[in-house]
This record gives sequence, C-alpha cells and structure tokens, in this order.
Amino acid sequence: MKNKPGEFSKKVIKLALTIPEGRVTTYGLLCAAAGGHPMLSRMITHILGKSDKVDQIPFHRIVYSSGKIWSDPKYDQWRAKLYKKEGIKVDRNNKIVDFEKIIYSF
DNA sequence: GGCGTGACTATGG
DNA sequence: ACCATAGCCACGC
Repeated sequence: MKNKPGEFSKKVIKLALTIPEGRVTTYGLLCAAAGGHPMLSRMITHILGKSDKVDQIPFHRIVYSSGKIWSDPKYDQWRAKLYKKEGIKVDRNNKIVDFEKIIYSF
C-alpha cells in the first residue's frame, strides 16, 4: 500500500485518536496499522509530539511493546490521572496491569 | 539535499 | 528478570 508523503503521520494521528477509552496499544501496532515498519515507533512519538493535535492524542493509551510505560516526571502525574479516570491499572513499576487483556489492536 | 530528532524496539550481557 | 547499547525511518529545517 502506497502512502503519499505526509500520509503516514496523518494516519498515525487519526489512528491514535481512535483508541477506545480503557484500552491501550503499542507504538509498534500503531505504526503497523499506519502502514509502516514496526520500528517506525520512534516516528510515532516524533510526529505526535510535533503535531498540533498533541493535546488531543491519548499518549497514555500508547505504551511500550512490553506493556511498560516511560516514567517521565513531566507526564507521570498527567498520565496517572488519566489512567485512573479510564480505569486503566498500572503497578508501581509503571507496568500496565492486564496489559494483554486491554491491549487494542487495529 | 543532508542532518537531527524522537512519550521506541530488539537484542545481548 | 533488569540494564545498556544499537538501530530503525519519516518529517522538518
């Protein structure tokens, strides 16, 4: 499937916005759904981070392939709040509880 | 047109 | 099972 330049990023953003509440996905799945290589995961962050829709994007629903989360002091509280709000459980090691059960595949 | 960037992933110790 | 290192590629400047 051929993607025009810039479509990838749009697709990624669009897909990211379709992640249901209470579900999580991985960067690998997201980029695969966008029609890219699994290792394009880094671009997801880059694109979403630079996007003007960054505020709408549920970064908290996008986690590591291992189900772990990047614990950044900057976003930690923000994410924790959203997790609590959506009923997503995270253990004290920032690992998603029942990750394999709530993971969302496109 | 080349280089840096990025809320990552895979692999090895 | 945890930590460190290397590699991946599209997009913007």
